[in-house]
Order: sequence, then C-alpha cells, then structure tokens
Amino acid sequence: MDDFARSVLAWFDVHGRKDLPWQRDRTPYRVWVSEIMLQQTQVATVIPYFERFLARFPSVAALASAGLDDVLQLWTGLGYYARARNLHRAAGIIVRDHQGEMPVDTAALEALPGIGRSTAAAIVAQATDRRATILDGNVKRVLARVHAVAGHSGEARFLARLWDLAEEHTPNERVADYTQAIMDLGATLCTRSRPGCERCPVAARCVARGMENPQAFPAPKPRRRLPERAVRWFLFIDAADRCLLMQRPPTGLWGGLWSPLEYADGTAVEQAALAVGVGAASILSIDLEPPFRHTFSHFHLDIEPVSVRIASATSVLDRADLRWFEPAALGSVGMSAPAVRLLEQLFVGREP
DNA sequence: GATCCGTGGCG
DNA sequence: TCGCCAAGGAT
Repeated sequence: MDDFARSVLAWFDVHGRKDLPWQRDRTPYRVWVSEIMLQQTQVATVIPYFERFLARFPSVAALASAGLDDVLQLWTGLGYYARARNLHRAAGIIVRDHQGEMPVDTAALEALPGIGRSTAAAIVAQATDRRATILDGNVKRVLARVHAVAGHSGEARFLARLWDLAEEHTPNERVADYTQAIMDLGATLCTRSRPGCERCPVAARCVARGMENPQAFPAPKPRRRLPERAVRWFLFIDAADRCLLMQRPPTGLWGGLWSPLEYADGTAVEQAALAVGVGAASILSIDLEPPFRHTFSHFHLDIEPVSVRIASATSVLDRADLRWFEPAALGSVGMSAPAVRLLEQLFVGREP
C-alpha cells in the first residue's frame, strides 16, 4: 500500500461516510442498484429512491419478474432513465445466464447493460473487498490535482493517464474502504470550487496544491451555446376528469415514460386532437398555460403546455401508446419530472 | 471522438 | 435568470 492510499484511509477512518443505506448489508444486488443510481447523481438525491426501490424489488428475481413500467415508476424524477431500462434488462440476463446470482467479477459485470468499467469495479470493491479500480468524477478530480494532470475528461489521453494513476494507487487491502475514501475525499474536501486543502490528508504530496490554484485541475471543458428546441404539450381532459397521456418511444429522451401528448411548437389543437382520435367537435375549451424551459446537459427545451377540455373521447384510436388515466392512476407509471409537475398543477391540483 | 441522456443544487 | 455540473455508459 502506498503512502497516498495509507493517508486517504487514515482520513477515511475519521471523516469518511460509513452509514449510507447501501453500506449496510452489502449484497452484490444492493451495491449494484446503488452504483447505478449514483451515476451522475448525488448521494442525497439517491437515498430515498434507493430505499423505495429495494423495498419494492428486494432481489434480482423480484426485479427481473417485474414489468418495466413498475421499474420506471420508481425511477420517476431520478433522471437518466436508460439506467432503469438497463437495470431491468440486466436482471433478466442474470436470471437467464447466471442462475439468478449476481456475478462479482469485472468482466461478467461489464458485459451487462448499464455497467461500464468504473461501475463494475465499484461493485466488486464494495461487495467483495477484492482489488478493483474505479474512476469516477471525484477520483478524477483528486488524482488530476495530486498529479497535476493537464486536460479534461473529454480527452482520451487525460482519461488514460488517470486510469493508470488510479490503478497504481489502489491498495491490495481495504479496497472497499479505499474506494469509498477517495470518493468521499473528492465529494467533501477536494471539491470543484473552494477545495479544503488545509484539511486534506494528501495536501503535502499534491502537485496542484503547490502550484497557483488547485482549482485549475481538471481543466474546464470547452462549452458551446446550447441549442434550443420548442414543443407543445397537449393535455386532454375529459368530462369524467380523466387525462390522456402518451407513452414515449422506448429510447431517447424520457424513453418509455408517460407524458402529455408532445407535438412540434405551433401545432394546432385540432391537429393534435385529430391525430389521437379526439373529435374536434368535442373540444369544450382550450387553455394556454404558462410556458417553461427545461434545461438538459446538451440543449434547452421550451415546453408550451396546452390544456384541452373535451366532452368525451368519441373515437379514440386503437393505439397502445395512448391511455386515459384517472387522477389516482398517475402514480402507477413512470413520468418525467416536468410531466409530474405539470399534471400536479393542471390536473390533480384541480381535484376538490 | 462526439453526442445523447435528467435532475436539482449552487454561485 | 443562467451556466455549471455530480458516484458514467451507450451509441
């Protein structure tokens, strides 16, 4: 074990997090679910989702035998929904190809959808304490500073160098603790802005610390202006106070989730109504709701909601991706966060 | 290599 | 209000 790992572990013994939900009863399944949820997502956000998910799907078998709708429902609001689709698909593969037993070697794990190099290593390290090397955003930041590695995550050379460094520092003992330790260090001390170098256990050996500003590492990624898109969301509500939702295509943005009917900006109500089999004659009122902007990592989406009261759905098309929902049934399927907010505002919120 | 995929928090 | 980005992986 090198001095770096020793120092990080000593710091962890005092300051590290050891009471997270997925840190007790570290079965491979629980560790797996937590690592997927934690991808690009902060601990505080994950905790309630993790608890609900494990209560509903306590085992690989339970997850595999569930419907995708049920899985997406528990993922509602967590984002990056491909994670949920991959998790569900992987559970089926584990039942079929691994007799329902989670594999705990990196090669078998990486063969599963949604598990890459770092996540596979994290599962092995946390569930078995065997040697495996992770490289997430926290570790990248810590190592880029300690070794003053120039560049950023968009560059292959930068990543290759960091993987080498990460491998070199990974100890042969206490791998689970070390893995948690270096992530905690990055999350709580070696933060992107205002790092707490004074309290850092490896400040003495940190090259960036000895230079001008440790915050210069990693280098910021060059950014472009985000492109903009605009859509209309039509929310049809009938006299029985049900609303019409569409299930989005299985891949792409909010894949597999339910949402108001989405059409291009400027689409007329009558046109949208016709497309889903709602007779134009049954339209009672049309309300333009306040538009709102939803920002993603790579584009802005301007959403213009239109609520449409209709007398009855005279000739609803036989489309499997359309369904009328009672207010109480909305909680039983997966929806995006903006869809949830809008429905609460326009639909559920109007209930007496 | 470049792009796509969510959300909430923060300065 | 806005840009930035956090326990990445798939295409």
